[in-house]
Parts: sequence; structure tokens; C-alpha cells
Amino acid sequence: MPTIKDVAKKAGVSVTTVSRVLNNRGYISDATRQKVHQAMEDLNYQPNELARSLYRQKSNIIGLIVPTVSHPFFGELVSRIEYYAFRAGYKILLCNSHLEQEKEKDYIDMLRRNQVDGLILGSHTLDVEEYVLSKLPIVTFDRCISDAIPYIASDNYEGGRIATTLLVEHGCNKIAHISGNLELDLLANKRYEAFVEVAEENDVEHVNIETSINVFDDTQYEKIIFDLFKAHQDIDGIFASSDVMAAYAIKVCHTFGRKVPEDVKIIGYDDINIASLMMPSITTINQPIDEMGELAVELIIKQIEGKKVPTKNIFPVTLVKRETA
Amino acid sequence: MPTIKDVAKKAGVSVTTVSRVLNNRGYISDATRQKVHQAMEDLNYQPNELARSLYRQKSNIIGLIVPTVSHPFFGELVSRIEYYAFRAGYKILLCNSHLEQEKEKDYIDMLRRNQVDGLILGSHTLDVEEYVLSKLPIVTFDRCISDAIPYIASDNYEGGRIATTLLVEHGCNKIAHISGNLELDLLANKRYEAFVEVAEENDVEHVNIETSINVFDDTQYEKIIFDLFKAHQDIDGIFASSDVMAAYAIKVCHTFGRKVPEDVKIIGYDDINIASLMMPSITTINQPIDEMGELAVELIIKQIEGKKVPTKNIFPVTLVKRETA
DNA sequence: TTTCATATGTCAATCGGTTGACATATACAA
DNA sequence: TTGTATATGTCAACCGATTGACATATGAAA
Repeated sequence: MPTIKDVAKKAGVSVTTVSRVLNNRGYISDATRQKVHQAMEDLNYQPNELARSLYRQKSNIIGLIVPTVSHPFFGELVSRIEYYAFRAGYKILLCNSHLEQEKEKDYIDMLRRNQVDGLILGSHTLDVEEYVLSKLPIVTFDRCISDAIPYIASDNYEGGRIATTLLVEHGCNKIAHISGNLELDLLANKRYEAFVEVAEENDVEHVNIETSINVFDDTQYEKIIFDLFKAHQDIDGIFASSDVMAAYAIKVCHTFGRKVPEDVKIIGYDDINIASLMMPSITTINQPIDEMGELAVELIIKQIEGKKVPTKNIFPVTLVKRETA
Repeated sequence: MPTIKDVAKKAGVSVTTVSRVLNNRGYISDATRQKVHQAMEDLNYQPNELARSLYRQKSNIIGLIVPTVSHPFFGELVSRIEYYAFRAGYKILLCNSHLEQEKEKDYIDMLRRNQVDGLILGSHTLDVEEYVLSKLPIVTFDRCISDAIPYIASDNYEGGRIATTLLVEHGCNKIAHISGNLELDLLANKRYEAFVEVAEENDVEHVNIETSINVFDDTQYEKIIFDLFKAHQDIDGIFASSDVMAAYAIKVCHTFGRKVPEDVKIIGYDDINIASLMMPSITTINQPIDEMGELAVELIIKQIEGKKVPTKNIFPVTLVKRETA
């Protein structure tokens, strides 16, 4: 790898001059600038960002922790975050925590060692102290850690109300909610709260099942939903906390010989690509993934630049009516 | 952020001693080691990897370029790659090229500036020179760039034969293949070759449609497949080059009132999670994503360590029979 | 008593690039 | 002629950690 010295030698100027060209500082004649650029091109020179970051005390790297990008919601979210980050001159160090607390802690330490400028958390097992202690700019998804740490979420409560109301309007008599693990202190739990409230307001029988802490084991989804149906054969409406869960619910309905939407109405959450791809296509609550990713990047960069940002960032949700309800 | 000097001061030893503890070099008494560790803990010290990487000329970062992690195949693959990389002490800088040549070039430059130790390419638009020129350890997926650059692929030809043969055995009379863009010099094109060969060996009428270069625009998939069906109403078998495409094919069949698998047999490729989730569940050719990800990490690390690795790494594929064929 | 393994310290160079202070030189305008 | 904006160079310090050379001190074995 050529260094700035090689460029200086090749261009017949001093290292300082090359640095001035590189950083647009001081006076440089067009001729010199040309020479330096030519030398950089000839050598295929790329400035060593490690050295620059070390000096500048800024790496332009954002650490991104998600449960796993193999889950389509996080795949889509990460894709958008990376897009906007790159556009703003930042790079993404990707971490898949698989919701393991130990691994998440290791990741945070690793990211600190690597001097990331900020942290975006689409994950959520850790206790608060850990984050606070890290003293890094942080943005979280769907989790309110403290007054000081900004978070981004969809309007979970409203989403829950809309979905449950739709089930009620469809005349469902016994509805179920499939939630993530409610022990995790997530804002997504408000979907559950709304579900219960709307059900009770309307005197509709309702049950809830929780997936366990390791939420992204697909085979587990199926089993849990299967058990739900076995225990409650008369369920005729389901509000699933993700489209993936909704898809599994459709599948399980099928194995029980129950037609969707004729016998059972199903509503998902997220509105990921596969929601429209499934057959029947999934009626769902849309989270604006692109905008949420964009804002995450914006909020983290503003914090890095020392600006104040709002703590609470709730995006409106919309009902996307398709075939399952 | 505390530095090694702060630790030294706190522990009442010299910087050299702390460094010796940190790197397990030279003689250190247990007592001193204890003191140093205590100081590091008290200060919540994390060594600055930028500085270490700069000195060591090694960043332990792997650059990973894929079209986009929002595509489930790459989401699953990236998840596995990151898993194995982290386990081996490497970090992943994630890049979504969206198959844009310009962006891919920018990414490669960026990764070089950031001193990545190696490059894993799940993407493929660039001309060869660019890679060779970068002189980095590289592993590619599904693309043979040169004799010197190792690649990983599933046995595309065999997969194509198995899939097409199955369609023929099902008695299909007119079969279609939905491929990616064949102008990209991908090994996946062998699926197409196998498709044509098996069709001709068996005297079965066959057509092919290509998706255009920007492969991951989902709305485009649907339109292309729709047009295919409009042009060839009598198609009764489809071999799609990915499960996502297969899913769209199912959907389009539905809009044309054609039943799957009764009227049209469909076979996908990849065996991503949603293949089993779809209804009907997709019969597909399994690529061992986990093993492929593991090998990618192994091959890149071996190269980083200066070891020789085999160029050609083909994984066997298996037919996963489900409901669509 | 000598010798040597153990234990720790000081010092300076290095990784690659940035920056401020300061010197010097040219050209043009006042 | 003087002053000043432009242009470039030299030099050293710095970012945080690593390392080799070398000094020094202690305790135990020979």
C-alpha cells in the first residue's frame, strides 16, 4: 500500500503539500494540485483511514446491532440504514446479537474498542447500565432506555388498536395476539396493551401467546402457534406482532383445515416485502421502514456532531388491507 | 476514553508494563498483572483498536459487499458470515451495492482506505481489473473472476438439472426458466444452461426470461413474470432461479387462475426460510447457506494468514420436495 | 559469591496522516 | 519600494498503542 510519502515523492512535493491537497487547506496552485492528484492516481493511493481516524478522534463508523439480518424486518431495516449512512460518509459495522445478552455485551465492548462514533440498536436484551456506561451516542429502535437516549418506534399502541379494531369489526368472537417476549421492555408491548384494551372495550374473548426470548427461531414460531390453535380451536381472529408470525399463523390455520380469511382473520405487523408476496397476501400494519432507517442515521449523526435531538420519535402506522383480513 | 497511559498511572506502573500485560509478553508478576487488570476494569478501559491496527498493519475487519441484505438470501448469508467472522475475531463492514457498478467501486475504495484485511463479494457487477488491482485477499460467491481468486458456489449446473428433470418427470410440456441477468458473468447462469440442456434432451418446449440488471426490484419481478404468462399461456412448469422469484411466480399463476401445482409446477432455488413458509410451500434446490458462509470466512482468513486455498469451492445441492412440484 | 531467571522501568522509533509554527520565495499592487 | 496575498517547504508534536534495546533490581540457585 502506498503512503502519503510515496505520493509526495512521486509528485516531487512535500508530505505537507500532499496533505494540504488532501484536506483542502492553505494555498495550493492548480499545477501542484494536478501533480499530486496525478501521483495519487498513478499509485492508486488511498489515504489510510486508520491513521486519519486516530488523529481526528473520529472513525466515521457506526456500530449497528440487530438480532439478525436473516429476519426480513431487520434485513430491510439494515439495508436502509446502511444506505443512508453511506450517503452521509459513514460506514456500518454489523453485529447480529441473536438476542444473546452475553454476545451483545461483547459486541458493545468490541465496538468501543473500534472507536465507533455511535451506536444504533435494533436489539434489546441488555440492561440499561451497559449503554449508559458506554457513553456513546446511541439511537435505539423500539426501546425507551432512558430520558437521554433517543428512540425510534412506530406508533405501536395505535397499530395495535387499528389491528384489533379491524378484527372486531370483522365480527371475530375470539381473538388471539401473538406477541414477542413481553419480559423484554419493548415499546412493541404496547401492541399487546392495545389489543387487550380494544378486546375488552368490545367484550371480545381474547388470548395471548408469547414467543420466548430467542425470538427468531422459526421452528419455534410454528410450534407455539400450533399449540395455540390446539388449545383454542375456536379462535377466529389473530393479530400477530410481525408479518413472519402472521405467515406462520396462516400456515398453521391451513394444517387445522381452517380457511383464511373465511374462518380466521389474520393481521400482521411490519409490512415487510413478503407480506404482499404471501398467498393470501397479509393484511398488516405498515411501519415506514425506510423513513425509520433514515431518521436513525440522522439522529445518530446529529448526536455525533454534538447537536440535541428529540428523545421520542414515533412514526405513524397505516393499515394495509390485503387478503387475510 | 481512557488510554493506556491512564491505566498505567492508575495501576502505578509504566505504559510498557500495561502493554506487556495486554499482549502477554515478557515477564510480569501475578501481583502486577492483577493491579493492571483492576485498573483497566476501574476505568472501563478498552484498547484503541485503531492504534493497534495501525501499528500491526492489520485491522481484523472484513469488507462484505452484497447486493442488499433486504433480499432474504443475502440476509441469511450475511447473518452466517458475520457469525463465523465474529467467532474468529473479525468484524464485518457491510456494504449494499444494489448491483450498481459505480457504488461497488466506491465501496471497494472505501474498504481499502479502511484497511480491511479481506473482501467477501456476494455481488458481481465490477470488471475484473478492479478487484485484481485492489490486491486484497478476496472470496467471491458465484463468480469466477480469475484463477487466483477463490470462489464459492453451489453446484448450479447440477441444481439446474435436478430442477428441470423434476419438471420433465412431472410431465410438463412447456417449461420456463426465470433467470437473473445472464449478461452478468455468474456461475448461476449454469442453471440456465442445465435447464436448456435437459429440456432439449427431453424434447420439451422451453422459454427463458431474464430479469434486468437491477435484480432486486421486487415489483419488476412481478411484471416480468406477468408478461411471461401473458405471452405463454400454456406454460405448465417453471424453474425459477430464486425462491423469491418462485414466490412471485406462484402469485402470478394465481392471478391467471392457474393452480399450483395442479396446472403449473414451480421449483425455486436457494431454500431460504420463506420457501417453507409460503403456501403452497416451495419445492426448491437447497444451497447450504450456513456452510457456504462458514467456508467464506475460513477461506478469507486463510488467505489473510498467507495460506493457499483452493480456487474452486462447489457445494452440493439437494432437492427439497414440498408442495409446488 | 557469582550467575541467571524474573520483574519492571526508561527511551525512542514506528504505524500513516494531520497540523501549527515558522521560513522563504514569487508576483503583483499600492 | 514596500506590503501583501499566494505558494511551498521544514520541523516537530500528536493520535494510542507496540516493540526492541537497554538499564536496573531482586531473589534464588550454583
